[in-house]
Amino acid sequence: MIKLNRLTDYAVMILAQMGKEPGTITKSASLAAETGLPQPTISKILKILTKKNLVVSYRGANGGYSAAHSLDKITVADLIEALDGPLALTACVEGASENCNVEAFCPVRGGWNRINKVIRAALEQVSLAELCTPEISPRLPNYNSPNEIRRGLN
Amino acid sequence: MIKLNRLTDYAVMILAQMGKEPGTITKSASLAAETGLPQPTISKILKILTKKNLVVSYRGANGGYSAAHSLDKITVADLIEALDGPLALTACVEGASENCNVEAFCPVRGGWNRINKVIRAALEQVSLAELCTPEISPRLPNYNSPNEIRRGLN
DNA sequence: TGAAAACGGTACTAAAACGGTCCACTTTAA
DNA sequence: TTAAAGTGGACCGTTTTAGTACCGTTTTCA
Repeated sequence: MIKLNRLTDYAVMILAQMGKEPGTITKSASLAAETGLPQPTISKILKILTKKNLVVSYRGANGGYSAAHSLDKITVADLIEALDGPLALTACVEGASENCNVEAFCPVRGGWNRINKVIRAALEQVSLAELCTPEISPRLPNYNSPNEIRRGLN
Repeated sequence: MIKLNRLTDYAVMILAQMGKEPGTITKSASLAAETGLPQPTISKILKILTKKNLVVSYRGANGGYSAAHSLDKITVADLIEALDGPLALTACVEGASENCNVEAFCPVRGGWNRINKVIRAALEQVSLAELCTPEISPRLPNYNSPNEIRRGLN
């Protein structure tokens, strides 16, 4: 199983929640209550999303967060890059820092780049809005969290 | 960075090496020497690949392994599934074992399935043979192993 | 103007995953 | 029958990750 950061999944929940009322400011405590996730974790994620300009933060009393863009402007690629780092499966990325200690033997070289481009293209085509539309698979009582999925299948 | 199992990357090297001489039987010790990877690790990977029918094993003296198919018949998806488990980024896989403890709040539900399908399709279109053709990015002296890439970028 | 509410940053801890190794067993060729 | 090779499983140290805690900074409002 290719593991997505668990926080990335949480971020989808958070942004989806914030996207319900565009323009309003939501406190992290409210988001914790609404999503059922622990508040410190919510804060941590929101800090990251703020740095990546996916949410806007307001400090001070009555502060909070709001989504920086509408959900159809945010792509899954944006989210994954924000929380998982550069969007690449592995290997042979341009501009990498070190050389390979088995380079003489490895026949692969730049090959993964093609794969990464395809995957990136795929993820850039899916917006958060699309990801969150329940109409397409409306099985309300059976959402499984990524971690439980992983435990079950891996 | 979405992390691919390091063993998956090794497996590419191993299969590429075996693919050079189709039909011949290669000992794991030879593969270790040829790839520069530690022999126990090679063995571990080959055991897994055998179970997944990507290589054929021959036991006993003069035993060894050979590729079960030519490299253009093995897809990257096959490899990743063999070594990383089910090919899915996260969440909402059909037939998962447990229910989500925050299902009532989560707006995502089946959405990831669409993404997984796209990614799977992308990976199924790339064969090992394609992955290993150096002509496309012929920069021999600069292959970077996935782990070094990860350390550098993540 | 000061107290409270909220975000911001850093550092730490516990748990899980992962890579890697080892060993006892089985199979087969010579 | 012996040596060479794969098979299966357990084991352990390291790394990564999630989650927590603490304290600083900013802003609001009484």
